Parts: sequence; structure tokens; C-alpha cells
Amino acid sequence: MPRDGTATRERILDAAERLVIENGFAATSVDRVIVESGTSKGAFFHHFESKLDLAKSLVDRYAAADIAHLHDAVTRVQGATDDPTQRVIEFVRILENTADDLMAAQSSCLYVSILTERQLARHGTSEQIARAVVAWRRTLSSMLDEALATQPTNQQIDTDALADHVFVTFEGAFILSRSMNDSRHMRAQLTVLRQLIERLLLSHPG
Amino acid sequence: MPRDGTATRERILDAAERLVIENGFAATSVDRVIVESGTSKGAFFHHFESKLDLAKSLVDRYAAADIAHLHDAVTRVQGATDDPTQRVIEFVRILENTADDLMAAQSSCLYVSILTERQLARHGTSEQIARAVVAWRRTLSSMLDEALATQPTNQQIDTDALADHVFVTFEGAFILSRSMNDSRHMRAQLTVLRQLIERLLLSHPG
DNA sequence: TTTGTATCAGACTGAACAGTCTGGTACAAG
DNA sequence: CTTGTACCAGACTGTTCAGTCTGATACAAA
Repeated sequence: MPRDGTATRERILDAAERLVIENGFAATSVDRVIVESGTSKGAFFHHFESKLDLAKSLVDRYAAADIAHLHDAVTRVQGATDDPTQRVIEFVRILENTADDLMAAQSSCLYVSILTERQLARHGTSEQIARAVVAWRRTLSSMLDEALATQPTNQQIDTDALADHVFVTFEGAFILSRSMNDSRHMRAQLTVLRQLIERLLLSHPG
Repeated sequence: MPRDGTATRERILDAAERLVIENGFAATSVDRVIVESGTSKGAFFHHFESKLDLAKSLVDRYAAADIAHLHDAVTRVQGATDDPTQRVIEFVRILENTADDLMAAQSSCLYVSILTERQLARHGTSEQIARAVVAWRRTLSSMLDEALATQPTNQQIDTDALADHVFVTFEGAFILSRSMNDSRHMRAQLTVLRQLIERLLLSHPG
């Protein structure tokens, strides 16, 4: 058995994630990643066969954390109440309350950085992201179906699209925060989203 | 008077906009812009003093079109009805109906491409985008205030944040479309947004 | 102890890049 | 017709980039 290089690999990924979130993928050079992680060209290209391979590993790691976060929230909600409507609302409320952490960690935006580089999309990274999105959609849309089934509604709602709207709000709020250079927009947008969904589920059409 | 070079300048901007939307700013080289626009290094650096200057001109041109689009929609809505609530709903419906055009023109995403490059944000481009966002917010939030004033509501709504949610939905839906490689998400998200806002304005709390 | 291999360090290379510079052309003013 | 200037073409330059290569070191098995 050789010595274990996973620590070095993680240090490279940490530095790369930070730099990609900060500056975008194309603007992040391998040399810079090496300096920031305190490693070397040899170490980098030992662990990653190319810069594109680094991007894939980055998305892998992030999507895994993302889905874990989703499952965690679902578990907490399932233990909280049996009312399908309250489950959805509580779920969105949990997301709302973690918005500050997410924004502080700048974690909601690696997708944006990666997706704006089409070079990467052609290399399979967008498929990885799509899988994470679908996981969110499946989980949330079934919760929404249950909730909407409990109340008479004269309005046709595409629960898949409504579920996607949570993802959309995260990513769009990140863009807004960058536009306005104010991270508080992340929480404000998730609050609005919760209020809109509450109105949808708790009110009757006038 | 010299000969008029604005046509060349526009051709450069057209090519650059297309390439930046497609590949991101950092991944778009000046050489490529020159080839795609059928011009030359001399022409490029005659009209733009640097690549960053190109980005600023790009955002200028786009933000102007964006605000014009906003005012056009507002004018159409004001002629349509006197009911503040119907005005808001009709406004969002107009946006919904132009979603396909916007997506076909890929025009909703230059902001995303520019904002993910922090190099540009430090150069004043994000301030230009912020001005466009604020124009949208001011216009829409006052419409929302009027609409909410006509109905008793027990829920505190931050109309600024709700107005921003339109921008957020545009940008987030663009990201979603890229993730799933399916442009139909743009319209679907605007439909959901309209339905959520209709529910907010037309229903009474249960 | 020897040998093999995973792990790294850092000099090096060819390509691509943003930006410069020289020269040339069209056109308007005088 | 001359002169000035806006406009543009394309060769050129110094730098930065992703990726290669040579070697060194640590450690495990034999």
C-alpha cells in the first residue's frame, strides 16, 4: 500500500471550488489553484487528468452534498407533521432558515459558474447537475401533489414546474445577490417563495 | 467628417454578445470575436480600448434594451385596465408570453455570463446591471403596492422582494434551462410565477 | 535490504491570449 | 489637389495558460 494522497486531493478541490465560485471556471487557472492549495503541478495532474476532469470532480462533490442536504430536510419534515400541506410549508421554511448559511458558504452558485461555460456542458458536467435537479424535483413535486390533493383547487398547477421553482429561486437569488452586491437577497427571496407557496396551499380562490 | 464606423462596431458587439452568451466572457477571445464578426484587430481596438471595455458596452446595450422592454410592457398594461390587480397579472402574463422569444434570443442570460466573472464586477459592469434591476423593482413594486392595497391581507409582503422575484425567476429559469438542456423551462417557470402571483392577489387567506 | 509503486515537486513546452504598432485607405475640409 | 483624420487590416510581442516530463521521496511488500 502506498501513502494516502486523498488529503492533497481534497485541498486542491477546496481551493478550486473557492476560486471557481469567486471568478468562474475559465478565469481560474491551474497555476492559481496550485498556489492557493499549496501543492504543485505534479500533484494536480496526478489526481486530475485535466482541468475538465477537475470540474467534473467538483460538481460530483457538490451535487452529493446538495442531495444530502435535500434528504436531511425531508427527514426533518416527515418527523414534524402528518399534514401534507404543513410538510411542504415546513420544508420551504427550513430552506429559508438555511439561506444565510448557504449564502455565507457561497455554495448555491457553483452550478451557475459551471453552467455558463458551455465547454464544460459538452463534457458531461451538466448531466451531473441535471441529476441533482431531478432528485429535488421528484422529492418536492410528490410532496406538492399530496398537499394539493387535500384541497379543492380550480387552478391547474404543474407541480414539477413548481418544484423546479425552488431550484430556480436559489440560483436566481444568487444572481440577484451578485447584481446588487448584497447577500441578504438570498433570504428575502426564499421568504417570498415561502409566502407565495403558503398562499397557494392555504387559501381558496376568490 | 470621417466615414461612419458604427456598423462595424455593432457587428463586433453582435458577435461578442452571441459568443459571451454561448461560452462565457473569459472563454470568449478577442480573436474569436474578430473572426465571427468578420473584422480585424485594428477595428476591434479602434472601437474598444480593451476587452473589459467591450463587456461594459455589451451590458450598456443590453440593459438599455431591457429597460425599453419593461417600459413597453408597462405601457401596454396601463392601457388595458384600471384595476391595479389586473394590471399586475396582465403584466406578468405579457412576460410569460414573451418568454419563448426571450429564450430563443438567449437574451435573458448575458447578466449571468457577466456576473460570474468577478473581474468584470470590479470594473463597474455589475453597477450597470444593478441599475437595470432597480428600474424593474421600482416599476413593479409600486404596481404591487397598489394591487395589495385594494384587498385586505393579513400577510406582510415585501413588495420590493416580490418585484425582484420576477428578475430572479428569469435568471434562475435560464440556469434551469441550461441544466436540463431544455428551453421550455423558461415559459414553464414564468407560468408558475404568474399562477403564484394570481393566487396571492386574487384569493383570501384560509 | 531491495524493489515496486503511489505520491509528489518543479522545470519545461507549444499554443493561445490581450494588446501594440505600422501602414494603408476612404473621405471631408480647405 | 492637398492635407488631415477617422477607420481599419494584419503582422508582431510579451505573457499566461494547460499539460508534459524528469526525477525524487515515502512507504509497503518480499
